[in-house]
Amino acid sequence: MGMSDLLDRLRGRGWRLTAQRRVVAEVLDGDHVHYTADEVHAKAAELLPEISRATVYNTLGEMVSLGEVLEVSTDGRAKRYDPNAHHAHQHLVCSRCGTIRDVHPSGDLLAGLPAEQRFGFQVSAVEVTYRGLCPGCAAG
Amino acid sequence: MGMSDLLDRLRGRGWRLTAQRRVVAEVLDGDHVHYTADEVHAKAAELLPEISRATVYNTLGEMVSLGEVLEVSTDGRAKRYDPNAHHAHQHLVCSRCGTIRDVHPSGDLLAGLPAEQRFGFQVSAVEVTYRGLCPGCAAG
DNA sequence: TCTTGACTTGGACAAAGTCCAATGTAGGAT
DNA sequence: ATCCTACATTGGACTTTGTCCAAGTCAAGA
Repeated sequence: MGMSDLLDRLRGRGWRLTAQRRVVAEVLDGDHVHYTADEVHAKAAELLPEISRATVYNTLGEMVSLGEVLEVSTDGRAKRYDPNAHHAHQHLVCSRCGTIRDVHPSGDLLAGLPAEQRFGFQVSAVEVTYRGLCPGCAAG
Repeated sequence: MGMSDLLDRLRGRGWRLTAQRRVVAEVLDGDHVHYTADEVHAKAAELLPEISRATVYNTLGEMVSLGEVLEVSTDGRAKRYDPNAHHAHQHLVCSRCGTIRDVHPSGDLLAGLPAEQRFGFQVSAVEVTYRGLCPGCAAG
């Protein structure tokens, strides 16, 4: 599931494979932490010092449009980019310690919103965050 | 459920009742759309032309601390303020323009998470964000 | 009505992101 | 292998969203 897949797909769409794009993909392919655009830029600049912020923003935006990377805005601050975009997953968050687990709810989540509650929107996606106490916090 | 309740509570906490705060509360008391801080400022300025942005930001922040208003950050853009903080509801967000509506999905949302997906958590709440294009953006 | 501490103001500042004209270059064409 | 050119990159100006602060203003209790 490395980013070389992503690079192949990009090339397959007629995208030019530039050093900048390669480096951004490499950064995203690293840890399973979700970086902000500026963090991606900083890390990319370690590999390719002259890369510009604009290019990082462009490239991230392109990957998001491609559906290869997920844009996550958790707190109203900078968006973060989640390279693990292939399997839809939701989050289970501990209200006390903040631990996050990925979960896979059952059923069609979109179906829960009746037509008369859609107000003319073309609804296409749904994000769910479950909250509660993790085993450790519930015990303590 | 008007904002006069809110104003009473604010006064009860020893908060000064100023024209600015009254006007911000009035704006929030409108329909079930959630405004950004700048939108609140624009609407407040129709009622009280000289109100400053700083005051609107301060007042919204105060209401959020009070728990009377919910701060919602759905995209990486401006936060939106949800005056309907007392009743459980979910959100329907336009992917293009960021407009938010309150919605009330059917069924038990918590039930969608099977026991084997709870990892020992005591799950007690769920937040759902539906995304799609609003009628205006879909047309344009 | 006076006083005072809390509130408001406008502007400077900062962070996150977009836009654009000029420049550079990947990759197909020759 | 080299040339072309359409597409990518760059840096800086600009926008949006939000914070901070010193100075002025005012709500409300004494």
